[in-house]
Amino acid sequence: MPTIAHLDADAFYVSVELLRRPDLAGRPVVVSGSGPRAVVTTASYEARRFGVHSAIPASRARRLCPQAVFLQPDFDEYRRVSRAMWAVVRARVAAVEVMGLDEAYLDLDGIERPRAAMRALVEEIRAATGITCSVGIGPNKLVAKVASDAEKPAGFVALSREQAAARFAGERPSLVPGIGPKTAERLESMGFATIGALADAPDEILVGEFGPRLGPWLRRRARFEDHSPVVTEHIAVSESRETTFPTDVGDRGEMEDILRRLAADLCQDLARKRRQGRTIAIKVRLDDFTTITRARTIPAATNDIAEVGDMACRLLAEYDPPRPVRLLGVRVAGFAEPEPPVEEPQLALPL
DNA sequence: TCTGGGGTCCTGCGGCGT
DNA sequence: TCTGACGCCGCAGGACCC
Repeated sequence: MPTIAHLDADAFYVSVELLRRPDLAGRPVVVSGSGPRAVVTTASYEARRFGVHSAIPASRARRLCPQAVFLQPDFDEYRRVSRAMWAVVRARVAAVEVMGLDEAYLDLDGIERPRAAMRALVEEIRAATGITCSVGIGPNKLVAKVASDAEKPAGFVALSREQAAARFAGERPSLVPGIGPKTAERLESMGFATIGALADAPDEILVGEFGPRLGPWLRRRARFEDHSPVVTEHIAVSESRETTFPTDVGDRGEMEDILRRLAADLCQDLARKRRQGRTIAIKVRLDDFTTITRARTIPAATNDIAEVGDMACRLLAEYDPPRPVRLLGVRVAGFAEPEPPVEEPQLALPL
């Protein structure tokens, strides 16, 4: 049986800010953009008591908690602290799957006394970076993840699969990662309002509603069954840039300027990474929040600024937005293999 | 009272070649 | 020569995650 840990920094962006501003400790602190359409990226636990959570509009956060200190995000600094954190972890654990800046799965296979090792690691991270973490330990990633969330901040929860199923049986299905608000609502309307109810749901019912793959998968999640491995290396399958405007844009020429700027930024980054893609896509969000995507695949992979920009503008012209636009985005996917081996034997084509 | 940015994966569908 | 089954690819949209 594997032993997996999930390590999750508590209110990470706020914690990094508090390292620079210790005078703010204990006060409600909110990290969010400053524009009229900004959302909250992280709120301190003091701010959360006022109902301020990630992803709510910053304007609402100000009404809910006017006394909070609002800070602009500084992603360069968050990346720096994040790198320091994972360096400490990687010095102790070989198999680390980093998910974003502030959390990771650790495969503790071969590590003696994994709980003691994780307690020591958390302390080492705190000493080296000043960041406090919550830890979940279990036989798979799913148990570890839910366990690490259960007693935040500074939580430390180790559970077997059976213990997790029992402990969370009465909770709503959306507690389980992968079950979002839409799926939870559908489940609830079917009579499965708790994880326990979903775990006991008849297969036919779930297959009928969610299909032959998603249905059984949902029930396995509710039973905390998970065999996904800790993956130490991720290769991105697409890269994108998008921007939401402070006020909606109706002028086509302005939209094209924006698309070309996004394409230039994206392509410069792709060129640095020596990546080229064949699929070019745009994303358009109208003022009523309807969102469409349009994509085209070209014969040869590219990261050429003009080529990607031209295609983005052509896709926009073909769509011809019927209303003012609040967001535009450009995406490149279908990446060519970075360095194709020269002497790879030809694979026989299957008949 | 409106809803960021950067991603991944899945589903369903139509076109196409075998 | 026609037809159906099948698999693959590209595309659009949706759900979800950090």
